[in-house]
Amino acid sequence: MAQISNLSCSLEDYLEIILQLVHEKGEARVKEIAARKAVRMASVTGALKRLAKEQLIVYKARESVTLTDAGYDLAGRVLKRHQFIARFLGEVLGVPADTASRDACAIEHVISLDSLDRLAGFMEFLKSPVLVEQDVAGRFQRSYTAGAARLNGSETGRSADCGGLADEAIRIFSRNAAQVQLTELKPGERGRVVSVRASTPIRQRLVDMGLLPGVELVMQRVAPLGDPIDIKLRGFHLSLRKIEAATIGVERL
Amino acid sequence: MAQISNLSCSLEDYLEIILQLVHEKGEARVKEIAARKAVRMASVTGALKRLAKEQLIVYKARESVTLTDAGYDLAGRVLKRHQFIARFLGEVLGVPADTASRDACAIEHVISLDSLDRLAGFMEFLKSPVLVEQDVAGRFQRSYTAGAARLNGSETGRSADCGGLADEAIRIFSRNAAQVQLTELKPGERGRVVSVRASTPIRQRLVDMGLLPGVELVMQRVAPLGDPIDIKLRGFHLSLRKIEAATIGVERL
DNA sequence: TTCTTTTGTTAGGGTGGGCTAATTTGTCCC
DNA sequence: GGGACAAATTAGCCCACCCTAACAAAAGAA
Ligand SMILES: [Mn+2]
Ligand SMILES: [Mn+2]
Ligand SMILES: [Mn+2]
Ligand SMILES: [Mn+2]
Repeated sequence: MAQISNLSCSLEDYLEIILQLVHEKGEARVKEIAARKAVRMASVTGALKRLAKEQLIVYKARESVTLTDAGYDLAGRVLKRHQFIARFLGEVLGVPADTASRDACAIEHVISLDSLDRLAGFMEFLKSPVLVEQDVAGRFQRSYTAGAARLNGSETGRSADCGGLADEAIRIFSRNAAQVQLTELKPGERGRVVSVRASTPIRQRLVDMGLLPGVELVMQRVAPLGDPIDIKLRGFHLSLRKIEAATIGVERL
Repeated sequence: MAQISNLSCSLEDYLEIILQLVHEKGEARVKEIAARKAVRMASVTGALKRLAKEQLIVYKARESVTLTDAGYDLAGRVLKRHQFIARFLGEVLGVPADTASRDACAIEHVISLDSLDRLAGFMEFLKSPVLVEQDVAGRFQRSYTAGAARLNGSETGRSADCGGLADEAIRIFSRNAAQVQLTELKPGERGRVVSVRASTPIRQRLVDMGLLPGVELVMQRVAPLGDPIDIKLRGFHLSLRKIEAATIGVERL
């Protein structure tokens, strides 16, 4: 149940998409909805039935979908939230439009009215006479990209008064994209061992078998239940139990 | 699948809770986890099994849960995101702590690293020499609450350079809490008709029966499948089809 | 009109994630 | 040791939401 309605996020998105389609093309067809939501048509049919039960759309099989008053209202609110959040991300923070929109479409369902209201107030505030002169958002974005450029140019200097926290943020916030568990490799994929986190005795055994950081390997075969796992390294084969393999961090190659 | 991991939002939250419990009490027990997540213990057991399968926790039945290295890592990242977003909402926007934390715990799973990074940069930027003097956040929050107070004092003036967008935001972003569909009333509940959105012929019939905006009514009885619905207004009974009732907006009394 | 293609629906299946009720296990006390 | 109680698990249910495969209907083309 999302903040804005009694509906799930998914259903709110369907509603939002229907509204957009009605605006853009005059009608909403199953195929189009499926395309925008990146799901199959069968999933759309199911969703439409649920929305119809809530009296938010008028749905008769094989006809194009229309919104009821209540549905139009709700869809509009979802869309407004979306657009507003995307604007904050884009105009104030300088997030690229596609990312801003994706994020907005997720956040729109879960952020409270209180936060949203204050965010709206904040954006207004940045336009107040004194601050508008300061061009807070613009200056931030310039310093942010400048900082990023400096980092990408592999300079060492990182100043605290600007953006460019990229590498710090990756370490703190993101999944460590580079490193995955050995178990995640699919047959045929190659990787380089980054870490072996097993407990000491097991670790020793693995290292003895040549499984140490830096070594390249190729995933060979995964047995039906993921156990055992067959890999090839330095030209010979090795069979590992899944629980062992999971302690091994690799970098995809 | 959340932004930060291959896990669902729910599992990320379990992980986050386990980390907090381990920090606070030295161990995480099923009962405590259930309490924090506001779910039943049976649900926790299920979640723990899924987390164990992903090698993120060590789980043996009836023993207290511990995090694996990978789990500790991921839990830490989720928590960092949570804390950071809550700080933005609280310190910059002035959202009350509990709301900020609730919102953060939802947004943490869906916001992109890019937006997060820029938000972090932005908060840093507000601390840069020139802007720190301006006290952007502080001034915003004061004007916001001042605006709200003025509105609550039922003054008419609304200035564009301050916050206090509350009523505007409610109209645009929130569900219209006051108005519900007639079908949502439970037997015994009273309501006042706010709108009748039915198509003209049906609308006419309803109005003829006395169902017009401003009229008070009491929900009497809802048949098994929600159809028909029995209401009482102006002292006599009326039976409506569900599809008709759904077009009627009422205000709960 | 009849055949083909496109569009949409139904049937059936899987996973995630919650629930209640019944049962098991561990602990503490007598 | 034998209850009593709390903590945890299992079994079994439900719903949301996605999928594929098979089928049905509508629209176009021949
Ligand atoms: Mn959305
Ligand atoms: Mn959206
Ligand atoms: Mn969360
Ligand atoms: Mn959280």
